[in-house]
Amino acid sequence: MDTLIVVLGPTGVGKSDISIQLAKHYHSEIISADSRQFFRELSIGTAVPSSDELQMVPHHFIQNKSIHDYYNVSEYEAEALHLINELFSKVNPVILTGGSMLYVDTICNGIDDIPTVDPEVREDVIRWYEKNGIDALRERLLEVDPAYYQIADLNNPKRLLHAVEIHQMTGMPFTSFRKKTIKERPFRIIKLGINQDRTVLYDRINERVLRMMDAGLLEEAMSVYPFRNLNSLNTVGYKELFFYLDGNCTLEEAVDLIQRNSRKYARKQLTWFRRDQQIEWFEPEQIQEIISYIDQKMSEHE
RNA sequence: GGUGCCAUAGCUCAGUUGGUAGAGCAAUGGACUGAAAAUCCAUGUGUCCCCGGUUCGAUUCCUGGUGGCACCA
Repeated sequence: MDTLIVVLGPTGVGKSDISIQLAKHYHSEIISADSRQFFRELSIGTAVPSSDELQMVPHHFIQNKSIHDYYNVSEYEAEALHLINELFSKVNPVILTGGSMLYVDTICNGIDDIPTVDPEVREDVIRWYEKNGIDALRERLLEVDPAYYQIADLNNPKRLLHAVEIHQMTGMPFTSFRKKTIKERPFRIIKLGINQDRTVLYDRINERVLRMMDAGLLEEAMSVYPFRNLNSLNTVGYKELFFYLDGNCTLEEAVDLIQRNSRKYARKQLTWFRRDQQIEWFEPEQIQEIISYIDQKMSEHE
C-alpha cells in the first residue's frame, strides 16, 4: 500500500535531519511542506537544507518559487498531490516534512474548493476596510454572509476580509464554499511528531538564530529589503531585520526579537499539532524507534 | 570605615496616606480552509530581602541585620 510518512514538529527540532535519515533508509524522496522554504531568494533565514543534504536525497518544493509569485495552499495541494502520486510509481514510502501546519493539513485532509480572489478585488476590499474600519467590515459581513458572521472570529480582520472579498467576487457567501469536507486520500498516512524538552528546544532555536546571523542573514535580508512589503517577506527572521534597517531598533534588539518570535512560532506549531490524535510522538534521537514504528504500521493490513 | 539611596512576579519597575499588590516584557494555553513563519483571542499568589518592635492589623512606619548602588574618607 502506498504510504506517505509525514514528519512534523516545531521549528528547530531537527525534522530535516530525521527526514533525510528516513529517506536514505527507505531510498525515498522528500517533499517539503514549509511555506517559506518555497522561495528561492530566501535560504539562510528559512533554514533550507544545505547543498550537501540536498544532494544526499532528492528534495521537492524547496526554493521552487519566487518571493514575487502569488502562491497559496490550494495550489500547493494540487501540485504536491500530483507529485506524490508520481513518486509512488517508483518509491514507497514517500516522505513529507515541514512545519507549516495548514500546508501539512491540506495534504492530509484536503481543502475546500474556494475561488481564488483576483488581486484587484483584494486590493479594493482592503482599501474599503482601511477607509471604513473593522465595525463596518463586520456589518458588511453580517449582511452578505450571516452564517459565517455567527462563527467567525470577529476580531480577526483577515478572516472577515476573506469572506467579504469572496462575496464581492462571486456574489455568493463564503460559507457556500467552505464545507470543511475531509478528502479521502488514496494512500496511507503515518504522522510522526518530533518534539523535545521545551527548554532544550528554545536553546536550540536561540543558537540557530545566532548561527544564521553568522552565516549572513543580515546580508540576505538586505538583498530583499526593497521588496519588504511582499507577503512572502512577512516572515520571522526578515521582518525584524527590516525593522532594524528602517532604523527602528538596534541590531542586537532585532536578533533578540527573531529569537523570541521563533520561539513563539514553535509554541504555536505545538498548539496546532497537539489536537491531532493521529500523531505518534518521538524525541529527535529516537530514529531507530521511528523506523520500527513505521515498519510496524506499514505491515498492517497490506 | 562614614553617609545616603535601593531591595515587590523569571526580568525591568509601579504601588499600597497601614487593611497582604499590578503594568510592560518574558512565559503559558487556545483558535485557525487560498496572506498561515500570517492573523486573532485568553491567562498575573508573588515568603512584597531577613529578625524584632509599634499596631486590632505591617509589604507599607520604626530599630537592627544582610545584599546592591552612589558619594565621602
